[in-house]
Amino acid sequence: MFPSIQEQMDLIKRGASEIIPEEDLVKKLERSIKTNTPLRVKLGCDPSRPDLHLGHSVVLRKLRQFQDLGHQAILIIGDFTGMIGDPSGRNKTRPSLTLEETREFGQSYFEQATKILSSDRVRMQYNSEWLGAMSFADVIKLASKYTVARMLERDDFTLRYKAGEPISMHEFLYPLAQGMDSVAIKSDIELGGSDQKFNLLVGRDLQREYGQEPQVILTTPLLVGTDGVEKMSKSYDNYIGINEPATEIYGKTLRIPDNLIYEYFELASDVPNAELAGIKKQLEDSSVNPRDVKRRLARTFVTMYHSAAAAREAEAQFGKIFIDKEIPENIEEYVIPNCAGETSLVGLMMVTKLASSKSEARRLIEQGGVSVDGERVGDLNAPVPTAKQFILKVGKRRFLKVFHA
RNA sequence: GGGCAGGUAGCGAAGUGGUUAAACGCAUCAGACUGUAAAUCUGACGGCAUACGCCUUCGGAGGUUCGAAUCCUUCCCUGCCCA
Repeated sequence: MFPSIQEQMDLIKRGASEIIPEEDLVKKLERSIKTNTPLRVKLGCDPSRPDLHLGHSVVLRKLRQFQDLGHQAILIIGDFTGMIGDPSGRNKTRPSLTLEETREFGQSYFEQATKILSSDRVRMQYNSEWLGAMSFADVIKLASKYTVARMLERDDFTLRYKAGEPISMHEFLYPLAQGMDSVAIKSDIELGGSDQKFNLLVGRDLQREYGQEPQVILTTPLLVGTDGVEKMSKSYDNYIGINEPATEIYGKTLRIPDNLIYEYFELASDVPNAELAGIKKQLEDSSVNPRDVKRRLARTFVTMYHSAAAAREAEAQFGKIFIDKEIPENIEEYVIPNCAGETSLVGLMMVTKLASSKSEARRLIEQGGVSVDGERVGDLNAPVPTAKQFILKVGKRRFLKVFHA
């Protein structure tokens, strides 16, 4: 019922950055075949940022492959850590969540994840189930199993330590908590981004400490964000969300730097391996305008997360807006309340959030970034147009259809 | 507990009593050129005001001064060294 080892390994190794240790994976697969038992493949999820993007999709797609091979996917929602909140590291303002919020986000995460995962052979568990049940004595015992020196091996800690940046005590506990998740569910394999390597390895040690066979870890490369510099992340605002509207996914994809095209195909798309080589060639020998390859990438993403029809539509609309400079079909609408309300265009821009302040609105007008029905606005004091309805455009791609009540 | 060094706008980083709303770099935004790419160029980048200008900001609070990010007091936070 399971494919052969070779077949499985071929699929598993594709796009993986590290498998540690590979021999153990082979052994686990052999046993799985022999005993006809699926492997338990774990993926930990952070519920504090409930919007999944292409960066998350890389590892989720890897998990999907395990499902396709007949194995069991287990999503661990880190609600326990989410409730504590993590004020350290880069995310100084990460809020602590209430139990309700973590449940809500967990559910939302699950729904989004199943856009990529198959809905059978997947299980979701909240780690508060076992972490919340631990006493302080349990925690101390757990902490005694690891040393400070070993913790400081983690790259992130080393760097911060050397740079004289603060590291809070509880940060040392996070890898341990994550490792306990592996113990709790007796995972055979844990997946994660390559930045998770240390935490995943801790899971191996803890499983051993608790008398279990250590999990194999598999890391996937981190997807670079649309800015071409930082890893894709919501906090850098360089992401393409899988729940975003088709036109957004399409537009954002076309805005990525050219040198990211191949990587996105390789890591985030379902284009078969066989075609990847061809794409690489096209990009290298410039036989094709990179723009066209990028268009294909954009269509691929929209097809994956919406539909082929949506992809065609998004492409058509994109052409209309940016090549023919037309106005998109579906744009947000705003109705001006007929009583008082704003009488200046600047004020209107502010209430409709097209500008965050009047000064910014004025700046935008001054710099020629604002137009009404295609006519550039040159007057800082321009009143709200009297036309019953008009199109307000700010910058290259923010449109608003405004009506008078 | 003691000593030292720090906390400046989204980030990094100047500024140590008076054109300092605060240099510079990055990021961001707008415009030009493009393929809504890259590179480049121009401009903006606390708020209010058409504008003269006004108001709020340099960890928090209080004080000295005609005037403070800059001096004093106190509190909070971070790092390093010693215990």
